[in-house]
Amino acid sequence: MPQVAAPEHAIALTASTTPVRAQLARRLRALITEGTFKPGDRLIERELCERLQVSRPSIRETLRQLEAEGLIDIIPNRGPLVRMIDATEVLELWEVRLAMECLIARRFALHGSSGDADDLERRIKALDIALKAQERARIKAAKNAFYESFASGAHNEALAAYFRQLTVRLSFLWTSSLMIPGRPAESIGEQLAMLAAIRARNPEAAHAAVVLHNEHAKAIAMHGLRLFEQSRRPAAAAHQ
Amino acid sequence: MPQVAAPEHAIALTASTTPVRAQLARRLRALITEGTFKPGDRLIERELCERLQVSRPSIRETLRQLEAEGLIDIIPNRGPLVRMIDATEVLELWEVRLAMECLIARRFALHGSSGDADDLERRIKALDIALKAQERARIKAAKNAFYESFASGAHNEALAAYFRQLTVRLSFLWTSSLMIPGRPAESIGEQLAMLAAIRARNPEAAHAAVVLHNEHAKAIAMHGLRLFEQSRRPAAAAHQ
DNA sequence: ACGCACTGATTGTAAGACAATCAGGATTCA
DNA sequence: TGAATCCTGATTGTCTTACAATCAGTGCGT
Repeated sequence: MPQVAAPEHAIALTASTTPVRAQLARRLRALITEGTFKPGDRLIERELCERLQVSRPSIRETLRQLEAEGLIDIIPNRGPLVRMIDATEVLELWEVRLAMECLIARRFALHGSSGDADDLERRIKALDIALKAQERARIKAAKNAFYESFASGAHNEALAAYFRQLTVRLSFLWTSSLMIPGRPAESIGEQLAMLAAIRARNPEAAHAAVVLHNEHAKAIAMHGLRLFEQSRRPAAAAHQ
Repeated sequence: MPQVAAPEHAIALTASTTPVRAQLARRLRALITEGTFKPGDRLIERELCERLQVSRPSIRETLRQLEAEGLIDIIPNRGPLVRMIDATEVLELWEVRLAMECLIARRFALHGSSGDADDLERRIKALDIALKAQERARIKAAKNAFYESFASGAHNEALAAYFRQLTVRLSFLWTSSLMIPGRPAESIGEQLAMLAAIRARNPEAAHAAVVLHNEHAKAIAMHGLRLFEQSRRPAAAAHQ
């Protein structure tokens, strides 16, 4: 699934001209993950045409793609809407994502180069700085960069693609929940512990570090989910 | 990803009329997994229009979907072709799929009902019969039914969807390699062992059973891959 | 107050059109 | 003869237009 969050490094080597629909997919994905389009919002084709200045066929092709990626639902004769995910499904997706993270950590410890580990360390430190700066946009960017490094260190492109997709599908959790004061330092510490396990080429320890870190991250994510649902309920009621 | 191999049981409860493109997606998926369209084959839009009697927009929308599912590649200005997967990528996908199988087995042991286990047992026995009958079509159907039961017993729809998708992406491995004589009985035995672990509500044992079974299945799959590549190389050479 | 037809909005699907691009063959020049 | 170049056909990328089918909500009548 190379079209999911196409790595920004891999610039036009093969594709001389980027198809419109590829850019479209990126933009729509961004609009959803940034929270401009929230879960439950309808995406009306004509409105998207006007807003994004492309024709309906292009929009429709892109929508099929986003549907297959799990970002939107398309109800027959009703149209597309940003996928609404309840607590149950969040837990489901989270569990799958955790399994991927564990596999990545193992593979990183086994097959990652020391250069990969250096990259990861740089990204962790950058994330630390961003967290301390308390800027939403920078935190998000740093987090994505970290995930990208993490996933690529496993040297399994298919795994990285699925991991990216799951991260995108769950990204709405972080748009509402802002950072919790004491938490960041602790979180960075956990990630450094994982890095140490990777450097020691100890897959079991890396796996364990991921699981441990996940316990905490999950609690925060669920808190974010509650925040999100609270903020959504009255709005939905008022909407009707 | 509800559109991936939509379960045949879940019949039109919500959707009164099935969109053309949904049927199209099923048919194209079938044509690829059945081996009618082989990896590397170009899928020319106009030919598909004539062959399947639908318009170009419908075809194109469906192709975007299949691309997102990882079944085809779309090269800009060149068009879609059935995804070609080399040995490296097969191993990558296989590893991801194995991780999912393990997670399914664990969850099945923890959260599966005894009815789920009964279903699974029925499917294993049906597969056994099909294998002994040596009919390709029946084996394939029985295998898919088994996977469906297996995945649904985990009670995690997202996990099941990803598992299905990976199974489809790797399905070409089984089209060339026919069943190996002595193997089936052994394979069924391994699956019954996993079932026993599930019934005993022992996730670790179920996990281990999956890993064990995988060692054998993987060897066969790699054999199938070699067969496939051999059968493909001269054809590709003759084609040029 | 309840049911029912109607209307407006939106999607589903098709057909036609044309520019852009690629692959491979024909042509030309050395 | 060989190689580079040009050209042409095939195919995709994108847009426009069109119309039928369907859904949701409105307003009417009872």
